[in-house]
Amino acid sequence: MTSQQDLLDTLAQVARALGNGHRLALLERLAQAEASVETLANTAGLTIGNASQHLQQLRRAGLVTAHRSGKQMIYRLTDERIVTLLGLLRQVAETNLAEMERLISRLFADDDAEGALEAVGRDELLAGLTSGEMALLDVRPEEEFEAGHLPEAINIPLAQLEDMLDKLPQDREIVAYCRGPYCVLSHEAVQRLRQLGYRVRRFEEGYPEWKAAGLPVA
Amino acid sequence: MTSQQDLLDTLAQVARALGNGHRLALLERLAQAEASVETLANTAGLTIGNASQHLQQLRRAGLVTAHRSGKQMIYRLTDERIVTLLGLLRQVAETNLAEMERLISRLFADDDAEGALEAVGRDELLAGLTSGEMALLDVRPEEEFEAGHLPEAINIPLAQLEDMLDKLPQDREIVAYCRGPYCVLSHEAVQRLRQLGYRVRRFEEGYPEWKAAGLPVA
DNA sequence: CTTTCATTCAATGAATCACTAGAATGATGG
DNA sequence: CCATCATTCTAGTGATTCATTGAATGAAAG
Repeated sequence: MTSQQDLLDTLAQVARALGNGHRLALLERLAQAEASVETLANTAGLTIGNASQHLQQLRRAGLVTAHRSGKQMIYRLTDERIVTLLGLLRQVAETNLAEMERLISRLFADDDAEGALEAVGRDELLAGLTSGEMALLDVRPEEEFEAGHLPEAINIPLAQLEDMLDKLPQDREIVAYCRGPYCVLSHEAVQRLRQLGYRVRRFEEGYPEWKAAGLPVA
Repeated sequence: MTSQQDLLDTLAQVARALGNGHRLALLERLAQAEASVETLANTAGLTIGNASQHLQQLRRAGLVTAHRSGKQMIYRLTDERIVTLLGLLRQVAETNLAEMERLISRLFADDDAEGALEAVGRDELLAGLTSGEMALLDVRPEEEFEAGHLPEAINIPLAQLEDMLDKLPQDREIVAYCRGPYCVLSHEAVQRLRQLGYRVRRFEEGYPEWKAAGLPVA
């Protein structure tokens, strides 16, 4: 009798590990590539000590593992399915919480001001790539790009966008992507490129979702 | 910049709603059928007041909705995908947390003592049903059976098992199922029926998983 | 062996959560 | 209108979570 509740309690511990915005940010970053505590702390905007504690909570919940490399501790996701889990959580939240729509529309407010461009869906992107009408732009930091990216994608980290315009093809529509649906990098890139006259849209997902769907990565 | 973190914080609120064993028990019960606060409190082993508060937390997270029916408040899941979400959480926990295996093996300890019968998987069950070699036994309370069950299943609530043995077919292997992988009802039923000489095994999932997989229900 | 660097551990206070018990609400039936 | 029933709200408690600080650990480099 009671062991059934013990199982649910243990399951609840895992869910509770997901119940903090900073830890979700750490997981989103880890979905791109394994990383050290310092790197993770920086991308999540946390102090090192604080990041370390959150990571340990994730480790206790079985969501990440750690191994030493010299002086650094390298963390990574234990399981590919965690990306799927987070995606499903996102879907459930988006369809059932009004608050989510409000926040999302705020994130997209800038885009709308520019002329209401719909993001590119996965199927449309696949079609555009095979027909040669679209070219992929990865605006994540080089480190994350190196660890894995969509096939044929060009990497221009957002900070160097204006310096590397010559790498962009002129004859195709550009589709920019980054870490995932809530990552602002590709939004920013699309805005800046459109002001420069480029024909460019955003991919509505990111690298982790692409990979978790079993699509080919480089 | 900050609105990205707001989104993750909101997502974390939903995850936190899942981060309590009692609330998971309530959700598991709601995955069977909608129910009143009192019913939910009873199956989850909570006081009415406490159950009410947990349900309201689930409602704030967008996981359940409530409507009045006479004096009663009837709660139900907002979204079919919540079952999938919980299933995925379970899978991730099972493969990455040693603690889970320990608890599961304890839940199965009685079965093993009986002669180590493997539970029936979904594919095997489908094959057994179409070939007519298996018959389905639903051991959940009548109320949950009425709200939906696997096709062709016979309902004998666990409490009345010995009184209704005549309803069981003798010529086929019996496959018992209940609420889900952690539900003890079908374990108990299998044990008792085997002592009576029946050829019977447990279905490794439950009604909600079957339905969420898009398989036909009655 | 000492220093340095990356990370973890331990202790604190503020905030939030879980449970209880009892009062308050809202629909129903006399 | 009054009484009843199901549920929710309120307040108070003890436990847990979170961020911060500074000390402690462990590997590497001089």
